[in-house]
Amino acid sequence: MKLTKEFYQQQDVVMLARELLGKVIFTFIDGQYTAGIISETEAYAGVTDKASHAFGGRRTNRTEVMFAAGGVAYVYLCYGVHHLFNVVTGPEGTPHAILVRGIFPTEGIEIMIQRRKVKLGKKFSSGPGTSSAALGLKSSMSGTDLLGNIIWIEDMGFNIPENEIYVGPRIGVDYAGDDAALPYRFLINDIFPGLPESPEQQPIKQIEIT
DNA sequence: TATAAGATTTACT
DNA sequence: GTAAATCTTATAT
Repeated sequence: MKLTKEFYQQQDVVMLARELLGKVIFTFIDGQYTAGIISETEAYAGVTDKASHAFGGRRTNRTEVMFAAGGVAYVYLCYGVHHLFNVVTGPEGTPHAILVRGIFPTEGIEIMIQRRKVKLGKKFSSGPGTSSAALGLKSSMSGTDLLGNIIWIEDMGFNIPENEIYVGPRIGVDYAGDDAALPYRFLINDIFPGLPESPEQQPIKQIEIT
C-alpha cells in the first residue's frame, strides 16, 4: 500500500515522523530496486522551528521544494559530502519535512553494498547520509514525487508498539536554541531480527512528549 | 569577495 | 579523539 497524498499532507509533522517508523521506502534507480524499513526519523517543523532550513519562511533554491505540497522528496547536500533525504509533508506553502536517519535494508541488498562500498553491519545504514547512499538517493532527485515510480514509501503492515519507540532531541541542532531540546527524534531498535544483519541503533533514553 | 558553520561520515592517530 | 572531505547559506568586509 503506497502512502497517499492525503497521508503526506496532514498538518502534524511530528506525528507523521513517528508514523513513518516501520514504513518501507523503495527506490528504483539505475534500473535497480532497493528498499528498507525506516528505523529513525526527525521532524522539522516548517517556519517556526529554528532547526529547520525553512525557519522564518526562508526560501532559497535549495529549500524551495520544502514549500511544495506534501509528498515530494527534499534531498540536500550536507557538509558538501552527504546527500540527506527528507520527506516533505503538510499542505502547499507549509514547509514541513522529515529527515530519514536510518533504515533496515530489506531489498536489493547486493546493490546497496555496491553503493556503500562497505559490508553489512551496524554502521551500514544507521545514519542519514549512509541511508541515502544505500538507497541511491542524490540531491539531484530533490523534488521527486513520492507517488511516482522512482522513490516511494509503502505501508507493509509492520506495527510498531509505542513502547518500542525511543523519543528524544534531534542530533546536531545545538545551534537552534530552545528548539534543540524538542523531542522530535524517533527511533526503533532492532526489532526485526529476521532481517540480514540489521544495523543496530544506539539506544537513547525514552522521554515524555509534553 | 571572504569566511564560518552546518540536519555527517570516514580514516587516521 | 581528531581531521578531512568541500556544497550551501548567512554574515561580514
